[in-house]
Amino acid sequence: MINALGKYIREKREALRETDRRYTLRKVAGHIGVEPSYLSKIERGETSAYLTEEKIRLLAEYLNEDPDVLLGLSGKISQDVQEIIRRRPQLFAQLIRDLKRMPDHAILKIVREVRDGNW
Amino acid sequence: MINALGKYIREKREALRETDRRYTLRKVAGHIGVEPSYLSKIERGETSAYLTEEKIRLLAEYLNEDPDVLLGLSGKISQDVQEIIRRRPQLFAQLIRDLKRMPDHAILKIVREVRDGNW
DNA sequence: CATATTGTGTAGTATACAATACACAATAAG
DNA sequence: CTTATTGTGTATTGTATACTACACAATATG
Repeated sequence: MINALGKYIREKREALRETDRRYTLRKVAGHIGVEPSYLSKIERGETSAYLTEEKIRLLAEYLNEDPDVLLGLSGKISQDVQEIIRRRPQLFAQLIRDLKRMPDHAILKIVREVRDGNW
Repeated sequence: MINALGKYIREKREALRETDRRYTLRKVAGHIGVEPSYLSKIERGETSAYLTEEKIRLLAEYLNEDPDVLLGLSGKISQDVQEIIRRRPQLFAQLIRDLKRMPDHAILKIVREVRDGNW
């Protein structure tokens, strides 16, 4: 499985560090509850280094990033979203496959209409 | 992770067997490429017995079932669907969460409109 | 300059996942 | 009634995932 998370969070962390010296690898590691050596492996994209969803969420919070994006970068999908799909697999699989080639704005339009209660 | 697959496929296999004697556990196991003892464990819902997506697909074909349904029952989501979500995690996570409480017919309506190109 | 901090290298661990191999008792078929 | 077939029990295996522990060299700080 791909691991694009590392490069992304290293860049974000270094960017944050420009204005706030506290964003060291060790501080971040401590905050999400892993050994610094392990976070180092992740940031450098070592293929055998992964984080659990829980830790990716803590990381997202600390780096002010969207958890779904960070999960996506490490090849994962939020457990709650997975659960929704698993309850009605045919329906959701169908919908998602149909939306594969739709541009973002078309999907956002659906989101808005669903929220407005047009269904 | 839950494993409701076992009960479901045992019932389906036994139903098929009523009219076709070839639907034995051993035959099905041979068809999908696992040891009979392993399929036995799965059908009886032993928590530590799982099948890969590839084998669940072969099983679905052989039992004339929807692969997405069988994947769902074993707590999985089709790889191709996962890939679609991972490419635009924010967008899809948002949409799926918003659709959580929508009735089937409302989601089907969206599917139909997407297919009709109303976007 | 001494020392504190930082990132990284190496080695090792626990658990989940995805199976195999083979023996065996119960049932079915010839 | 013998033989074949069926489902299951037990033991074991390999790989992926998700980490820890600790040493160490380079860099930064007082």
